[in-house]
Amino acid sequence: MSSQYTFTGQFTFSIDSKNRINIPAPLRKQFLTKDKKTFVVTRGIDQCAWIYPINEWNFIQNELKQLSSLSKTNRIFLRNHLRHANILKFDSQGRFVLPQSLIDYSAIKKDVTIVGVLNKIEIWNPNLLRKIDQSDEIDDQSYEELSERVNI
Amino acid sequence: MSSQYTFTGQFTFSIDSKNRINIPAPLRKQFLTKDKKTFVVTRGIDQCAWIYPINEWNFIQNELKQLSSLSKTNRIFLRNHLRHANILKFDSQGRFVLPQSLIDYSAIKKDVTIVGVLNKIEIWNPNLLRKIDQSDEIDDQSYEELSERVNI
DNA sequence: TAAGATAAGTGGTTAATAGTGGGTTAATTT
DNA sequence: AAATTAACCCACTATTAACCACTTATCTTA
Repeated sequence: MSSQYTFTGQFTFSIDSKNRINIPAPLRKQFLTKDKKTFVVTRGIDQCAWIYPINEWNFIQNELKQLSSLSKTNRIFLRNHLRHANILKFDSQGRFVLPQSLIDYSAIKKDVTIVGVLNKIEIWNPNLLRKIDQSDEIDDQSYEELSERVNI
Repeated sequence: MSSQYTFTGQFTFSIDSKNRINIPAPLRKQFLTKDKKTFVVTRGIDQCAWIYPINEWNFIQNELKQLSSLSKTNRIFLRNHLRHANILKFDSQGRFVLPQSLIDYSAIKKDVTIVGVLNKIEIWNPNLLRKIDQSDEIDDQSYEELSERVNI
């Protein structure tokens, strides 16, 4: 079953002195109805933070629960994926506190760029995102492979 | 049936002069409602201590009962997993006393890093966890195997 | 199109909670 | 009976979360 979420768009906001980040209203609307303001922030695979609505995260969790801790690979994988995951809620203004560890990991200073990517939201240092934009080109071969799986 | 617990996140606390460790509030909340503060501390497979809520532990015990003692591996495994298991409770502040044997096994000195891993909580010496972080890389082959079992 | 109304983004203050330390009494142990 | 350990209670401080307030932007309607 595919996700019910359709986060799209890009927004540049600021992080305040108490490490609060405001979620752009267009994205926020999808939380209020479906998930009662609860979500998970964790490390992205790239140098950014990822936000999952709680029921998206539950799906991931259920997959992880299948892994036995008797396997060393599983233990490492589980630990490293779960230790950076924080279950949070929005305040009454629609903001949340980004944990210090994720601020460090994402190298966030004053401004943040918030990007909707369907079932998750990414939080970036604007400068890093710009840099990646320029360097991370998709080569023709990869596009060919993609074309066999995605029809757009 | 999979676990009802969803421990996540990482916290660094201190162990006090009476060997008491505080359980981080976000993790503690899951105990209060479901298990009345009773849990089991035992040796982790890695060099850390594992905490299971009591009904998780009961579930694991039932799994262990399936293992025949005719197998030498089973005997060793069972013995080592059960002999270090302590049934404990939180005090009124949400702390517990970590048994000396587990302090020794985990090489815990002043600080502890507490990691939520879904159905269990790990107690680490922060330095050891850091070291493992760097050395225990998951190789590509293992990732390939994982990808066939977990879809995230 | 202008003015009012509503919503969105940002900032700060206060009240509650969490983390830590220690002391006192009860229970075990030697 | 003394000593050690464990349970229980109280207290301090820092952090966090809830609350309130203001400004800017957007939308609505005359």
